[in-house]
Amino acid sequence: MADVKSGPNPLFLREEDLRQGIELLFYAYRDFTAEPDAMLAKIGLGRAHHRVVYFVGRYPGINVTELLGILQITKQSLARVLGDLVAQEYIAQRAGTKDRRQRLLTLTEKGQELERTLSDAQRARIAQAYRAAGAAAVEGFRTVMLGIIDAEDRAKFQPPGPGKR
Amino acid sequence: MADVKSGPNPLFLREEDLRQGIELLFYAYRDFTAEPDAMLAKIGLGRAHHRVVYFVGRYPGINVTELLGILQITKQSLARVLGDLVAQEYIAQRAGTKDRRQRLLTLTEKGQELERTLSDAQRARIAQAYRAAGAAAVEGFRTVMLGIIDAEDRAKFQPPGPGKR
DNA sequence: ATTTTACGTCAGCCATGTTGACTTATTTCT
DNA sequence: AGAAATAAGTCAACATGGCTGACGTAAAAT
Repeated sequence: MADVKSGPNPLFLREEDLRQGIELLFYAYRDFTAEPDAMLAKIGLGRAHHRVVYFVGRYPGINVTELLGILQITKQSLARVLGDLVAQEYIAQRAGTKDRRQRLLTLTEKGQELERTLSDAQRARIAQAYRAAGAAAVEGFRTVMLGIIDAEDRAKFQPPGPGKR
Repeated sequence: MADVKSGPNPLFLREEDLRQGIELLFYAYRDFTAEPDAMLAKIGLGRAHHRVVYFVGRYPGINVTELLGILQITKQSLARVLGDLVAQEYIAQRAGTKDRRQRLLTLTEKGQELERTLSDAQRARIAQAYRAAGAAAVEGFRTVMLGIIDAEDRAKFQPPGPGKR
């Protein structure tokens, strides 16, 4: 590969490159959350509710311990928002069949609708960015993002390969 | 192109691809902020203080209105954390010379040290991810992240080109 | 039978966002 | 010169969403 001057050389990382990376994350996250936050405010819910609804939608039948592991918050913090969501019938709970201590969480119809409404803005944003960037850029994006994420959670993003789960 | 099952095709965006994008942002931001948050807690400060210190370090002499524009929070929210930082001498204020109503903000020595300590963990995380991913992936990462960010703020990331600022 | 686990709950605290109203100093506009 | 707009600060009150600590109950595992 020739010495292309516009091409970045991340193996020769400058302070400025790293600052830019930090800022990309700050601005992207800020804008990424702004739309659903505004919708949530109208129905008296917050970002924490969105996260719960999102992950319950993603992993139907997830139990409380698993959800806590994803969100990395305390049981008490989760209890508050989960309580709201169950009371307002966005989320249904049922006892585990194998382990009856567990509360398996699923979205109700109403919850699915909420999840879709909230995340649609985010999906649209991602879709637009992906389309504008092209397939190769998307692959690079994924690779870098995975590198930023703690190793323990990278497995979640592996395609269903040799692993049994 | 053949029907390669592992190859992504972002022009043919599947629900799953978009979900993955949402999750990459969630996990990356979660892990990206965890280390500085833990350091901040030890000295009685929070993430909001970090953001202020970061951007004052990035734009020395920035005024309050500009900082509010970046953070997208209210003046009152900023006042609290900025007040702490000035009181504890992480940040110095001086009146603008051209417009004496402005308070221009700069980091003190102590503030610079704090900024460096806090952001070093983040810089290291970015650097490691960039190095592991390679130059092409980094370029793709930048492109996609810019696509996610609201158009108004994309200009901040343009290299000092034709524009006068 | 004991211990551990999964979950829930009460009580209180802190950080960080919000709105609304108002003041002061300075600059800009007419 | 006088009026209006702007930059910044401030007071008060409130909501959200984290946190710790302590304790309870049911079910599973040892």
